[in-house]
Amino acid sequence: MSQQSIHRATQVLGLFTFEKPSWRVSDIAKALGLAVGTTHGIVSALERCEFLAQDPASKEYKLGLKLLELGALQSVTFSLNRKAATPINYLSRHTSTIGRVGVLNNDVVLTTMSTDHQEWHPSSYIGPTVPAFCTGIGRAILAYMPGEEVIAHLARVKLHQYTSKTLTDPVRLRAEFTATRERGYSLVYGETLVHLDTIGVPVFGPEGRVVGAVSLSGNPGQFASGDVAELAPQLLDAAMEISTHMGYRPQPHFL
Amino acid sequence: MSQQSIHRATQVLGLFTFEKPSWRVSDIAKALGLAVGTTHGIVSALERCEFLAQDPASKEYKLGLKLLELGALQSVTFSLNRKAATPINYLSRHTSTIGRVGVLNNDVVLTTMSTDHQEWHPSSYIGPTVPAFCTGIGRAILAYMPGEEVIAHLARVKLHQYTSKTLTDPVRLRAEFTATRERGYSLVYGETLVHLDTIGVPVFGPEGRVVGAVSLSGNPGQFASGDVAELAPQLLDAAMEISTHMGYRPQPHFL
DNA sequence: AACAGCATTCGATAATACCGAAAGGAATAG
DNA sequence: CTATTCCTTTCGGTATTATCGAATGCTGTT
Repeated sequence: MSQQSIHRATQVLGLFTFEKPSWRVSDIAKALGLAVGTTHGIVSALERCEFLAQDPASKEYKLGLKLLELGALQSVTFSLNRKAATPINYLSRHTSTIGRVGVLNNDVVLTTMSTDHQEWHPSSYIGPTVPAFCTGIGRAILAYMPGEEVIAHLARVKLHQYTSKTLTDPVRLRAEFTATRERGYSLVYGETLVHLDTIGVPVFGPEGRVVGAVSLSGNPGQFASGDVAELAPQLLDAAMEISTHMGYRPQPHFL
Repeated sequence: MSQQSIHRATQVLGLFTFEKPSWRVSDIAKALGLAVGTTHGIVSALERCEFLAQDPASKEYKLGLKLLELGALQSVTFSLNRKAATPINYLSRHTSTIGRVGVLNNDVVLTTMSTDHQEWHPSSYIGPTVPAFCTGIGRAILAYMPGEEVIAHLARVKLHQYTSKTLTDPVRLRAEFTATRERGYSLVYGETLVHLDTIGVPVFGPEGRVVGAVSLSGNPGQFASGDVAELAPQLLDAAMEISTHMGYRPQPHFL
């Protein structure tokens, strides 16, 4: 069709992960099934544009500074973040919890904003993407997605047992989605990390489609049932405000 | 030469700024002097790879989620950040100041890490890039760069008067670089933002070249002369530790 | 209802990226 | 110290691929 060069370039960039942040030309070529000469052309083009940077000593390539620049720009101009920043920051500070904003992208939750800058730090890095089925944001989104899409999603992803509390049975998960809809918010008690509890509320856009979710997280002590009764309404309010700004118009009830 | 497709793709991405985060195909074509058909090919390839996202209603393109992912990954695997994270976080908390890590890239300072998550928020966004000549990190780097490179840099950039205190005279700036070398750290009192004071210390790599800098910022009350006398040695210590981890080996004095 | 402006599609052409081989370097083994 | 190996980088011919310009289709406006 069109533009395979660009597609290959993005494939190269997609190889870089937290576990393997440095790649040699020949390994990239092997991973993508391309000739080394071809790969070298792509890689050096990406280097000239600062999408990759080469360590002069080891000849290995790492992600370049231009990506940092573009990533920060995308985050800051992302409409969901722009709408959610003020209310979620306020709630997070006011309630001493960690506030997050995220979307479901390629079957994983991509955290697009977080009030916890710790989480971006190298030491405890798990990546900006987390599974959907066992996180506050993911559950909130899945609970309000069309049923067939949810089933397809659950079939595609691996329901890994992260902690002893993690729900991995599709049937029980769907029951939990129903419960989430009845409550209006998701509840995840130590299913991702043992000492982390989260509540999540979906954000809607035009035509009532879920476009993302917001969440508050903290240690188990902060999420006793009484605390949740206080937190949830505030987060629901915030999410409604964000949804409205995202173009959501609640259906009139008389229809 | 090679790979103009990729180069054009990055040119497209480079058009997106905080001031203009949304582009139409025809405007991109105009800005880059390409045919609209050609531009559409590039843009839709970038969209397929999630480097761009199209608003279905307005048909305008914005930066895509993949860039957020890659940007976060680059930040977290960036070796300077990895080495600086622990000491700068500690210092920042311990002294109630804002800690930053940055490099000089294309004549501007790119902030690669910051303990102030406020600054990434839409409301007060000035971009991850800031001028070098009037910021703590920038001054620290410039002061330790080879003289001819500094002169070339100062000739290329516009020395804008951000506040009434901003030094814009190249001669006085070079005197300040000398003073910075004598002190070992840069001092910037309200030259970028009136109510922000900063001290910056360079980070060295192999062969003694400056590879970046770290800084501490706060409001003017926190940076009285006595306070600086306490802060500076700690930041100098931290920077030396980071430099060592970056491969810097101090020259033996007996040579 | 006609128009204007834009995104998108399409086909022919010419340029460009691809491949495979070879050269150049660096590190390790003999 | 030399030989070997592995990897990066360069090079040229070929075929694929991106490009351009025009045509089509869509949307919102006059």
